[in-house]
Amino acid sequence: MDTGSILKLDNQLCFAIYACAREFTKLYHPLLKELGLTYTQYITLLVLWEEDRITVKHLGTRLYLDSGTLTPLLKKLEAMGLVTRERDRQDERSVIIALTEQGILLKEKALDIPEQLICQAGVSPTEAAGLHAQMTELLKKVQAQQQVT
Amino acid sequence: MDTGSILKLDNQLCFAIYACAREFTKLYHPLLKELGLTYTQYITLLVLWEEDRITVKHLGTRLYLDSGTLTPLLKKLEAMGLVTRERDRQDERSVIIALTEQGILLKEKALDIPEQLICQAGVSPTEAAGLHAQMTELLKKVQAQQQVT
DNA sequence: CCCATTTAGATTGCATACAATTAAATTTAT
DNA sequence: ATAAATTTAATTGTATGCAATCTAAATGGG
Repeated sequence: MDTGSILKLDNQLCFAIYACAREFTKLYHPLLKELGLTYTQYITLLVLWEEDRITVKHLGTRLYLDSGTLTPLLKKLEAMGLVTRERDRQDERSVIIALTEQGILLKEKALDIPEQLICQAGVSPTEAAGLHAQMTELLKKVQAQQQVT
Repeated sequence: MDTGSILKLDNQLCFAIYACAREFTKLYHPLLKELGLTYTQYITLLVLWEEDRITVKHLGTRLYLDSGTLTPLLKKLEAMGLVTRERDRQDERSVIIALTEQGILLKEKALDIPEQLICQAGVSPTEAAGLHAQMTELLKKVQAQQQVT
Protein backbone atom coordinates (compact mmCIF):
# COMPACT_ATOMS: atom_id res chain seq x y z
CA MET A 1 0.00 0.00 0.00
CA ASP A 2 1.67 3.24 -1.06
CA THR A 3 1.83 6.38 1.06
CA GLY A 4 -0.95 8.13 -0.88
CA SER A 5 -3.48 5.42 -0.14
CA ILE A 6 -3.03 5.30 3.64
CA LEU A 7 -5.98 7.60 4.19
CA LYS A 8 -8.23 5.92 1.61
CA LEU A 9 -11.50 4.88 3.20
CA ASP A 10 -11.61 1.54 1.42
CA ASN A 11 -8.23 0.59 2.89
CA GLN A 12 -9.35 1.05 6.45
CA LEU A 13 -10.12 -2.07 8.46
CA CYS A 14 -11.98 -0.12 11.11
CA PHE A 15 -14.37 1.39 8.58
CA ALA A 16 -15.19 -2.00 7.07
CA ILE A 17 -16.04 -3.28 10.55
CA TYR A 18 -18.03 -0.19 11.45
CA ALA A 19 -20.06 -0.25 8.21
CA CYS A 20 -20.59 -4.02 8.49
CA ALA A 21 -21.95 -3.70 12.01
CA ARG A 22 -24.54 -1.17 10.86
CA GLU A 23 -25.58 -3.16 7.80
CA PHE A 24 -26.02 -6.24 10.00
CA THR A 25 -28.17 -4.28 12.41
CA LYS A 26 -30.40 -3.18 9.54
CA LEU A 27 -30.75 -6.83 8.48
CA TYR A 28 -31.89 -7.69 12.01
CA HIS A 29 -34.45 -4.90 12.05
CA PRO A 30 -37.45 -6.61 10.37
CA LEU A 31 -36.92 -9.82 12.38
CA LEU A 32 -36.64 -8.01 15.71
CA LYS A 33 -39.57 -5.76 14.90
CA GLU A 34 -41.82 -8.81 15.17
CA LEU A 35 -40.64 -9.22 18.76
CA GLY A 36 -40.92 -5.50 19.42
CA LEU A 37 -37.20 -5.25 20.17
CA THR A 38 -34.27 -3.14 19.00
CA TYR A 39 -30.89 -4.76 18.40
CA THR A 40 -29.43 -3.48 21.66
CA GLN A 41 -32.46 -4.66 23.61
CA TYR A 42 -32.11 -8.05 21.87
CA ILE A 43 -28.46 -8.59 22.85
CA THR A 44 -29.29 -7.52 26.39
CA LEU A 45 -31.89 -10.27 26.53
CA LEU A 46 -29.42 -12.74 24.99
CA VAL A 47 -27.23 -12.25 28.05
CA LEU A 48 -30.16 -12.55 30.46
CA TRP A 49 -31.38 -15.74 28.76
CA GLU A 50 -27.92 -17.18 29.47
CA GLU A 51 -27.58 -15.91 33.01
CA ASP A 52 -30.51 -14.40 34.86
CA ARG A 53 -30.36 -12.08 37.85
CA ILE A 54 -27.11 -10.25 37.11
CA THR A 55 -25.91 -6.75 37.92
CA VAL A 56 -25.89 -3.83 35.50
CA LYS A 57 -22.10 -3.91 35.87
CA HIS A 58 -21.86 -7.51 34.70
CA LEU A 59 -24.28 -6.84 31.84
CA GLY A 60 -22.06 -3.96 30.80
CA THR A 61 -18.98 -6.17 30.84
CA ARG A 62 -20.65 -8.73 28.60
CA LEU A 63 -22.03 -6.15 26.17
CA TYR A 64 -19.16 -3.65 26.25
CA LEU A 65 -21.66 -0.96 27.27
CA ASP A 66 -21.69 1.41 30.25
CA SER A 67 -24.47 2.58 32.55
CA GLY A 68 -25.02 5.66 30.41
CA THR A 69 -26.39 3.39 27.71
CA LEU A 70 -27.76 0.59 29.87
CA THR A 71 -29.73 2.54 32.46
CA PRO A 72 -32.25 4.05 30.01
CA LEU A 73 -32.36 0.82 28.00
CA LEU A 74 -33.12 -1.29 31.07
CA LYS A 75 -35.79 1.16 32.23
CA LYS A 76 -37.35 0.70 28.80
CA LEU A 77 -37.28 -3.11 29.07
CA GLU A 78 -38.75 -2.75 32.54
CA ALA A 79 -41.56 -0.56 31.20
CA MET A 80 -42.17 -3.21 28.53
CA GLY A 81 -42.61 -5.78 31.30
CA LEU A 82 -39.65 -7.93 30.26
CA VAL A 83 -37.27 -7.35 33.19
CA THR A 84 -37.23 -6.10 36.76
CA ARG A 85 -34.63 -3.82 38.36
CA GLU A 86 -33.90 -4.04 42.07
CA ARG A 87 -31.07 -2.97 44.37
CA ASP A 88 -28.84 -5.75 45.64
CA ARG A 89 -29.50 -6.21 49.39
CA GLN A 90 -25.90 -7.38 49.91
CA ASP A 91 -24.39 -4.40 48.08
CA GLU A 92 -26.69 -1.42 47.74
CA ARG A 93 -24.50 0.08 45.01
CA SER A 94 -25.50 -2.67 42.59
CA VAL A 95 -28.75 -3.12 40.73
CA ILE A 96 -29.87 -6.61 39.83
CA ILE A 97 -31.65 -7.21 36.55
CA ALA A 98 -33.98 -10.19 36.34
CA LEU A 99 -36.26 -11.55 33.64
CA THR A 100 -40.00 -11.52 34.18
CA GLU A 101 -42.19 -14.45 33.14
CA GLN A 102 -42.88 -12.57 29.92
CA GLY A 103 -39.17 -11.98 29.38
CA ILE A 104 -38.44 -15.68 29.77
CA LEU A 105 -41.20 -16.62 27.34
CA LEU A 106 -39.88 -14.27 24.66
CA LYS A 107 -36.83 -16.53 24.25
CA GLU A 108 -38.91 -19.05 22.30
CA LYS A 109 -39.78 -16.49 19.67
CA ALA A 110 -36.15 -15.48 19.32
CA LEU A 111 -34.75 -18.96 18.67
CA ASP A 112 -35.08 -18.72 14.89
CA ILE A 113 -33.38 -15.37 14.50
CA PRO A 114 -29.67 -16.34 14.37
CA GLU A 115 -30.39 -19.05 11.79
CA GLN A 116 -32.46 -16.72 9.60
CA LEU A 117 -29.84 -14.00 9.86
CA ILE A 118 -26.88 -16.14 8.83
CA CYS A 119 -28.89 -17.54 5.91
CA GLN A 120 -29.85 -14.06 4.76
CA ALA A 121 -26.28 -12.83 4.99
CA GLY A 122 -25.23 -15.63 2.67
CA VAL A 123 -22.23 -16.74 4.71
CA SER A 124 -21.26 -20.39 4.96
CA PRO A 125 -21.11 -21.81 8.51
CA THR A 126 -17.37 -22.47 8.10
CA GLU A 127 -16.70 -18.94 6.91
CA ALA A 128 -18.83 -17.49 9.71
CA ALA A 129 -16.98 -19.55 12.32
CA GLY A 130 -13.56 -18.50 11.05
CA LEU A 131 -14.48 -14.86 10.87
CA HIS A 132 -16.09 -15.04 14.29
CA ALA A 133 -12.89 -16.38 15.83
CA GLN A 134 -10.80 -13.66 14.23
CA MET A 135 -13.18 -10.88 15.20
CA THR A 136 -13.32 -12.09 18.78
CA GLU A 137 -9.54 -12.12 18.96
CA LEU A 138 -9.37 -8.61 17.49
CA LEU A 139 -12.03 -7.41 19.91
CA LYS A 140 -9.96 -8.62 22.87
CA LYS A 141 -6.83 -6.96 21.50
CA VAL A 142 -8.51 -3.62 20.86
CA GLN A 143 -10.22 -3.62 24.23
CA ALA A 144 -6.95 -4.43 25.98
CA GLN A 145 -5.44 -1.25 24.51
CA GLN A 146 -8.09 1.07 25.92
CA GLN A 147 -6.32 1.87 29.20
CA VAL A 148 -2.71 1.41 28.08
CA THR A 149 -2.06 4.93 26.81
CA MET B 1 -22.65 -25.91 17.88
CA ASP B 2 -25.56 -27.50 19.73
CA THR B 3 -29.10 -26.15 19.77
CA GLY B 4 -28.80 -24.67 23.22
CA SER B 5 -25.92 -22.43 22.28
CA ILE B 6 -27.50 -20.85 19.22
CA LEU B 7 -28.62 -17.84 21.20
CA LYS B 8 -25.38 -17.45 23.15
CA LEU B 9 -23.97 -13.98 22.75
CA ASP B 10 -20.39 -15.15 22.36
CA ASN B 11 -21.37 -17.34 19.42
CA GLN B 12 -22.79 -14.46 17.43
CA LEU B 13 -20.66 -13.10 14.62
CA CYS B 14 -22.72 -9.94 14.39
CA PHE B 15 -22.15 -9.09 18.04
CA ALA B 16 -18.38 -9.52 17.74
CA ILE B 17 -18.39 -7.12 14.79
CA TYR B 18 -20.68 -4.66 16.56
CA ALA B 19 -18.61 -4.63 19.75
CA CYS B 20 -15.35 -4.43 17.81
CA ALA B 21 -16.56 -1.40 15.86
CA ARG B 22 -17.34 0.42 19.10
CA GLU B 23 -14.04 -0.49 20.79
CA PHE B 24 -12.18 0.72 17.69
CA THR B 25 -14.04 4.01 17.76
CA LYS B 26 -13.02 4.51 21.38
CA LEU B 27 -9.39 3.88 20.39
CA TYR B 28 -9.69 6.61 17.75
CA HIS B 29 -11.16 9.07 20.21
CA PRO B 30 -7.99 10.57 21.77
CA LEU B 31 -6.28 10.84 18.37
CA LEU B 32 -9.25 12.50 16.71
CA LYS B 33 -9.81 14.79 19.67
CA GLU B 34 -6.54 16.53 18.78
CA LEU B 35 -8.05 17.38 15.40
CA GLY B 36 -11.37 18.34 16.96
CA LEU B 37 -13.19 15.60 15.04
CA THR B 38 -15.53 12.74 15.86
CA TYR B 39 -15.09 9.39 14.10
CA THR B 40 -18.01 9.99 11.74
CA GLN B 41 -16.74 13.45 10.87
CA TYR B 42 -13.31 11.91 10.25
CA ILE B 43 -14.51 9.28 7.77
CA THR B 44 -16.57 11.93 6.01
CA LEU B 45 -13.38 13.95 5.51
CA LEU B 46 -11.54 10.79 4.36
CA VAL B 47 -13.96 10.58 1.45
CA LEU B 48 -13.67 14.28 0.66
CA TRP B 49 -9.85 14.12 0.73
CA GLU B 50 -10.13 11.40 -1.93
CA GLU B 51 -12.77 13.09 -4.06
CA ASP B 52 -13.75 16.69 -3.46
CA ARG B 53 -16.98 18.38 -4.57
CA ILE B 54 -19.36 15.42 -4.33
CA THR B 55 -23.07 15.16 -3.57
CA VAL B 56 -24.56 14.17 -0.23
CA LYS B 57 -25.97 11.16 -2.07
CA HIS B 58 -22.53 9.98 -3.18
CA LEU B 59 -21.10 10.60 0.28
CA GLY B 60 -23.89 8.46 1.68
CA THR B 61 -23.11 5.66 -0.74
CA ARG B 62 -19.45 5.65 0.24
CA LEU B 63 -20.17 5.82 3.99
CA TYR B 64 -23.34 3.66 4.10
CA LEU B 65 -25.13 6.59 5.74
CA ASP B 66 -28.32 8.41 4.78
CA SER B 67 -29.28 12.07 4.77
CA GLY B 68 -30.82 11.74 8.21
CA THR B 69 -27.33 11.27 9.60
CA LEU B 70 -25.36 13.27 7.07
CA THR B 71 -27.37 16.49 6.91
CA PRO B 72 -26.78 17.50 10.56
CA LEU B 73 -23.19 16.23 10.43
CA LEU B 74 -22.38 18.26 7.31
CA LYS B 75 -23.99 21.36 8.79
CA LYS B 76 -21.67 20.86 11.76
CA LEU B 77 -18.58 20.55 9.53
CA GLU B 78 -19.77 23.64 7.67
CA ALA B 79 -20.09 25.56 10.96
CA MET B 80 -16.54 24.40 11.81
CA GLY B 81 -15.36 25.96 8.56
CA LEU B 82 -14.16 22.68 7.04
CA VAL B 83 -16.66 22.26 4.18
CA THR B 84 -19.19 24.22 2.14
CA ARG B 85 -22.68 23.08 1.10
CA GLU B 86 -24.27 24.37 -2.09
CA ARG B 87 -27.06 23.24 -4.37
CA ASP B 88 -26.01 21.75 -7.68
CA ARG B 89 -26.92 24.22 -10.45
CA GLN B 90 -27.38 21.32 -12.90
CA ASP B 91 -29.66 19.37 -10.57
CA GLU B 92 -31.25 21.41 -7.84
CA ARG B 93 -32.18 18.28 -5.87
CA SER B 94 -28.53 17.63 -5.08
CA VAL B 95 -26.28 19.39 -2.63
CA ILE B 96 -22.57 19.52 -3.36
CA ILE B 97 -20.10 19.27 -0.50
CA ALA B 98 -16.69 20.85 -0.99
CA LEU B 99 -13.64 21.21 1.24
CA THR B 100 -12.60 24.68 2.35
CA GLU B 101 -8.93 25.69 2.46
CA GLN B 102 -8.96 24.78 6.14
CA GLY B 103 -10.55 21.41 5.37
CA ILE B 104 -7.84 20.63 2.83
CA LEU B 105 -5.08 21.58 5.25
CA LEU B 106 -6.44 19.30 7.98
CA LYS B 107 -5.44 16.28 5.89
CA GLU B 108 -1.78 16.77 6.85
CA LYS B 109 -2.58 16.40 10.53
CA ALA B 110 -4.58 13.24 9.86
CA LEU B 111 -1.87 11.35 7.96
CA ASP B 112 -0.43 9.66 11.04
CA ILE B 113 -3.69 8.38 12.41
CA PRO B 114 -4.13 5.08 10.51
CA GLU B 115 -0.55 4.04 11.33
CA GLN B 116 -0.89 4.89 15.02
CA LEU B 117 -4.21 3.09 15.21
CA ILE B 118 -3.03 -0.17 13.67
CA CYS B 119 0.03 -0.13 15.93
CA GLN B 120 -2.11 0.44 19.00
CA ALA B 121 -4.51 -2.33 18.05
CA GLY B 122 -1.57 -4.73 17.92
CA VAL B 123 -2.50 -6.32 14.61
CA SER B 124 0.14 -7.36 12.10
CA PRO B 125 -0.14 -5.78 8.63
CA THR B 126 -0.73 -9.22 7.10
CA GLU B 127 -3.45 -10.05 9.58
CA ALA B 128 -5.06 -6.65 9.08
CA ALA B 129 -5.03 -7.04 5.31
CA GLY B 130 -6.60 -10.49 5.43
CA LEU B 131 -9.27 -9.44 7.85
CA HIS B 132 -9.96 -6.31 5.85
CA ALA B 133 -10.55 -8.34 2.70
CA GLN B 134 -12.94 -10.68 4.49
CA MET B 135 -14.85 -7.88 6.17
CA THR B 136 -15.22 -5.99 2.89
CA GLU B 137 -16.59 -9.11 1.24
CA LEU B 138 -19.01 -9.66 4.10
CA LEU B 139 -20.08 -6.02 3.99
CA LYS B 140 -20.97 -6.33 0.30
CA LYS B 141 -22.93 -9.53 0.95
CA VAL B 142 -24.91 -8.11 3.84
CA GLN B 143 -25.66 -4.91 2.01
CA ALA B 144 -26.82 -6.84 -1.04
CA GLN B 145 -29.46 -8.56 1.13
CA GLN B 146 -31.06 -5.34 2.35
CA GLN B 147 -33.67 -5.04 -0.42
CA VAL B 148 -34.09 -8.72 -1.26
CA THR B 149 -36.79 -9.60 1.26
C1' DC C 1 -12.82 3.42 64.17
C1' DC C 2 -12.44 7.05 60.44
C1' DC C 3 -11.27 9.25 56.48
C1' DA C 4 -9.57 8.73 51.73
C1' DT C 5 -10.27 5.96 47.87
C1' DT C 6 -12.77 3.08 45.02
C1' DT C 7 -16.86 1.30 42.92
C1' DA C 8 -21.76 1.03 40.88
C1' DG C 9 -25.43 3.45 38.87
C1' DA C 10 -27.65 7.48 37.43
C1' DT C 11 -27.62 11.84 35.07
C1' DT C 12 -26.34 15.30 31.59
C1' DG C 13 -24.93 16.78 27.21
C1' DC C 14 -23.57 15.86 22.72
C1' DA C 15 -23.26 13.18 18.47
C1' DT C 16 -24.73 9.77 15.89
C1' DA C 17 -28.01 6.21 13.34
C1' DC C 18 -32.02 5.26 11.05
C1' DA C 19 -37.10 4.61 9.94
C1' DA C 20 -40.66 7.28 8.19
C1' DT C 21 -42.36 11.27 6.17
C1' DT C 22 -42.22 15.53 3.51
C1' DA C 23 -40.99 18.78 -0.17
C1' DA C 24 -39.02 19.97 -4.29
C1' DA C 25 -36.81 18.85 -8.63
C1' DT C 26 -36.24 15.63 -12.36
C1' DT C 27 -37.34 11.80 -15.21
C1' DT C 28 -40.41 8.64 -17.38
C1' DA C 29 -44.33 6.98 -19.60
C1' DT C 30 -48.16 7.93 -22.16
C1' DA D 1 -46.35 18.14 -23.25
C1' DT D 2 -47.95 16.60 -18.79
C1' DA D 3 -49.33 13.64 -15.10
C1' DA D 4 -47.20 9.91 -12.53
C1' DA D 5 -43.23 7.95 -10.69
C1' DT D 6 -38.68 8.54 -9.04
C1' DT D 7 -34.92 10.81 -6.84
C1' DT D 8 -32.46 13.90 -3.49
C1' DA D 9 -32.28 16.33 0.85
C1' DA D 10 -34.29 17.79 4.84
C1' DT D 11 -37.09 16.95 8.83
C1' DT D 12 -39.10 14.41 12.76
C1' DG D 13 -39.05 11.12 16.29
C1' DT D 14 -36.90 7.39 18.68
C1' DA D 15 -32.97 4.85 20.37
C1' DT D 16 -28.54 4.38 21.13
C1' DG D 17 -23.38 5.36 22.62
C1' DC D 18 -20.23 7.52 25.41
C1' DA D 19 -17.48 11.14 27.98
C1' DA D 20 -17.86 13.59 32.05
C1' DT D 21 -19.85 14.36 36.30
C1' DC D 22 -22.46 13.27 40.44
C1' DT D 23 -24.21 10.53 44.40
C1' DA D 24 -24.35 6.94 47.50
C1' DA D 25 -22.31 2.83 49.23
C1' DA D 26 -18.47 -0.07 50.29
C1' DT D 27 -13.56 -0.76 51.17
C1' DG D 28 -9.10 -0.23 53.16
C1' DG D 29 -5.16 1.77 55.40
C1' DG D 30 -3.63 4.03 59.46
